[in-house]
Amino acid sequence: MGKVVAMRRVAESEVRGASELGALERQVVDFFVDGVKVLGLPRSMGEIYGLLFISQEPLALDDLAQRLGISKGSVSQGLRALKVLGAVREAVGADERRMYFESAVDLKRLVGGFIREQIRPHLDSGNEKIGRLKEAVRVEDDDACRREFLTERLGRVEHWICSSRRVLPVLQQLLGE
Amino acid sequence: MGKVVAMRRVAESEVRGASELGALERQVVDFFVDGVKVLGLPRSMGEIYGLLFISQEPLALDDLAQRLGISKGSVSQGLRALKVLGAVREAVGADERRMYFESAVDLKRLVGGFIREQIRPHLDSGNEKIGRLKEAVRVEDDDACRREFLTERLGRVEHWICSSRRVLPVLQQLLGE
DNA sequence: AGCTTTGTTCAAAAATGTTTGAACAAAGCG
DNA sequence: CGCTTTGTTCAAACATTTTTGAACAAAGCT
Repeated sequence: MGKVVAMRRVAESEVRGASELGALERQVVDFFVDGVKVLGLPRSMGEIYGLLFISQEPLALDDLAQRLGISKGSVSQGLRALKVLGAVREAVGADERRMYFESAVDLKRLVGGFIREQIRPHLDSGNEKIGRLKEAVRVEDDDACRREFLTERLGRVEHWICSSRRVLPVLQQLLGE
Repeated sequence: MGKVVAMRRVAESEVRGASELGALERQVVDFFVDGVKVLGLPRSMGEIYGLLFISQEPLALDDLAQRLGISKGSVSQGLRALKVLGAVREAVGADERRMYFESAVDLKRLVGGFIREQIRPHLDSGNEKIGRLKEAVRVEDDDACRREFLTERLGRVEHWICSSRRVLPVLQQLLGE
């Protein structure tokens, strides 16, 4: 009975080339799709990472596009972004002349990449903006009371950013176990 | 000279009612717009929170819509979401029969609300999904090697989620100073 | 050299998420 | 009661982001 299902799968594979994902694989991929959505990253990145995550062998760009049923363009862009994040790295695979990829599965490293690429830049640019605003408030010829209030508020935000920055390394450390 | 500018502002106010934002206020509001975008929340929530953040007095729904130049509908929805997050709370204001709002400015509280409303639910539902997937893998009549591999991977994700959950309270604590 | 395979780019199409505004309910007032 | 003010809802309009696919460059093969 399970045999029939298995045979049907093989038949599909023969017809369609490298074939689509099985039900279980699709569920795992969807899990990662949801995961990256929470992080504000596009769906395709979740699909790509997810499929690499449950592959025992590294996969090439065309494998990913074909098995996920998405375009080569999406895979190319998604892989690039995942490499920048340190979530995916190149690997050696069966065919000598293609590039193969595998997922990074160490949480500490994944978090580190996300902090470095997505969080820190925002904190930095935010800090600069607040600095400029504080200066603008200092110069402003408004009434002193208002100026005092704004200075307090901006100082508070500055402090938020400062705290956040200090927390990031600790966060990474704690998530690494 | 500054006087002329001030007079012009007053004139605008008289014509348009509660008037638009000044340059400085607009910049602060935009700062928060960027901030909430990073958190995956809609622009209008950043605008509303930002304006309340730099208001010395609580504001009512119509004040917010008018000064930000957005619709009452957006403000209504944005305020609700911000209340759920604990980023905004009701306050007493000039007019007895309107509802007034003020921003919560304590980082620990803000982070707590975000964790409770946005992060924890995702971790919980993720954990459930992984649980179901582990069971599906256990039952699967695939080859043992594949099953072993998948079990290892899913266990790893389960561990990620577990670590994340443990870290959240610490994170909130550290950000509260 | 031509032909094939691999991967990238980017403008346009599709998908997704947000905002609007008109219709509505509720409550205060004269 | 009828009139006004305040706030909510939600389908449609709008804006933004993501994906597609065709054109392209580079490199391997015969």
